[in-house]
Amino acid sequence: MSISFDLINSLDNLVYKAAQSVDEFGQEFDPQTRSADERFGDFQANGVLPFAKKMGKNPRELAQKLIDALPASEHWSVEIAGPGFINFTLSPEYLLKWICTHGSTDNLKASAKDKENSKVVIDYSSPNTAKQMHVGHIRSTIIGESLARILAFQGNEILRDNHLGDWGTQFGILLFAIKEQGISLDDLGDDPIARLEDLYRQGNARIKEDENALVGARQELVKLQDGDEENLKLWEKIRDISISSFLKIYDLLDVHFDHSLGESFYRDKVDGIYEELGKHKICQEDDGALVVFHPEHKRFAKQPFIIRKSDGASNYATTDLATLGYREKEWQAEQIIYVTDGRQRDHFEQLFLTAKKWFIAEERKLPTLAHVWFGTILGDDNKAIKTRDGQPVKLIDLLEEAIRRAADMVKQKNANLSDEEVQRRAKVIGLGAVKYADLSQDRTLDYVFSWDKMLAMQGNTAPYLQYAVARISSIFRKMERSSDGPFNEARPPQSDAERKLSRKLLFFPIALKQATRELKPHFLCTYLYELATDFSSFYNLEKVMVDDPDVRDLRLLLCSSTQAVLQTGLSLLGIETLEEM
RNA sequence: GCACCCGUAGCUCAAUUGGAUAGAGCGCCUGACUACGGAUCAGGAGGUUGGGGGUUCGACUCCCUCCGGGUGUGCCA
Repeated sequence: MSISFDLINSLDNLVYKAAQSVDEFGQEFDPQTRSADERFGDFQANGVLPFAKKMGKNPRELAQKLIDALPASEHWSVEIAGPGFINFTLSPEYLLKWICTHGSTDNLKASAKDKENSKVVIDYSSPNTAKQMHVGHIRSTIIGESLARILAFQGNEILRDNHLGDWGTQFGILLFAIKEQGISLDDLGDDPIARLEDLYRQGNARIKEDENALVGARQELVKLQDGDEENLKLWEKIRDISISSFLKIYDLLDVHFDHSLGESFYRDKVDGIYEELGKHKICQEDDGALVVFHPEHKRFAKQPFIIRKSDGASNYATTDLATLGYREKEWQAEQIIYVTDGRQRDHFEQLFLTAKKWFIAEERKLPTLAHVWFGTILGDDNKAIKTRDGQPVKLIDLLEEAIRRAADMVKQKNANLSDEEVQRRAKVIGLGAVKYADLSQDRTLDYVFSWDKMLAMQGNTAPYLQYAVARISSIFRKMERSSDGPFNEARPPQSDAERKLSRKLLFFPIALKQATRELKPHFLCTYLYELATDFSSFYNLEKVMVDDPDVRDLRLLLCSSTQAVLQTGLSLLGIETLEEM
């Protein structure tokens, strides 16, 4: 028989099917199959308990009838426990078979492919031009990239789109400051983006104290939006400078976009939005602005979604609608995922409600929309992060510090490495640590920024996982064997450590599925950490390089498969691994 | 005011969406290389899951209430 990749799914089907052959069960019965605590078995079906309650039957008797109806299997044993749990314990032979069938890099990839894949746009990172990326941008960038990889891994077609904030009011202020100070954009020194940000800050301070400056800034913005040649040229230059500073960071993070269509790209598409929403009476004039109310919603009946300001200008609600329309029309997106700060939840809820009405009216098929939001990074004062001088910590500084600290560590462990090799390893380790620190906790939670937390290399961290991978590589190197096998002599797992590790390997599909369903990479992190922990225990307890060929092959197989799962899982988080570290 | 998010060990976080005795890391204490990498492993101490009530076979999880923190709430994104 074939060995299912996702055992929860196949056991669940099996139990359901068995239940249908027993009189007491109906179609609405849900087996609720889960992975089980080691003490009770490998998987458990909990569904009999609530079902028995509903039917007024004795749960243990029902459970007994259900397992009597299950087809006999040599692959697992079944028993009833507690008030009516049904526990499955897999045979060692079956564990071995699963690992042989699915537990290599290529097989994991092939097994994870889902037939029902779709075309997904992921909208993430999205920094504003004319400003530097700061630590606040790390979450969208890293979470978005990980989700892109997780979904692509399962066969979805992914379009990564960086929705740059390149057409806001900030340009009026910046252009005004540039002109007032007579700055040349060709001569901004060795850190042009920092200089631009300074100019913006100065301009911002000016308009607050000087009415004439405010008027000037507005005029520059209007000129830009009217297509003034000089301002457009300056704007383009600012955009180029900004993007090249972003690219430096994206290269470090190994994040690459298919598109970077910012707000400016949609500036000539907003009129169509007014027209169509107006035609279908979805929007209305209110206090001079064009707004959308949602009477069916308890809050948005009164709280407007403003799509055109009273001065006639569009805003991000307008461009977001135009963007959504474009992605469906031009790209045939079936799903769109927005990765932004949780403070924008109202905005996206209103956007989705509005889009739904718009698409229905236009008889278009609305893509599945998801707002993947995350918590704020806080400073010591529990407010959104700022440094001492009031500016956020620059993202590039964080990344470079991570690499520097990792380099110290690498040098300390390996005295005779070339600088290039130290640097190569330090990038993988340091950047892995930073990414993992963010991805490993539930994205909806705020967290207080801490250098030590972001750069930790012990315990539940990327370096711990990378270390397990490196130790496995070391074993194969020393034995002069390939991690691809073959491991033909392998006997089924016997010892506690062998069994525990084997069983954990089988849970990879569960973690993957959960991370996908909730669009939360931390489920994958938790799993990988547990796998690495089980491996480390196994490694300390059981010697791999033994003479007995069937024992040796099994342990090598476990090493190989653990490495495959760790590398695969880490790659889905955007984290690389090393042969030696 | 209204809406939403959060409160779990000294600190930072998990908990398979209602499942069995709430688990990790850091820190602290005690141990482990004549061994495949000590960025490791084994063990210990540490909990009224903010308080109180309710729902049921079962609650960190759902409902009510109170306390505390945060965010959003008409022309920024």
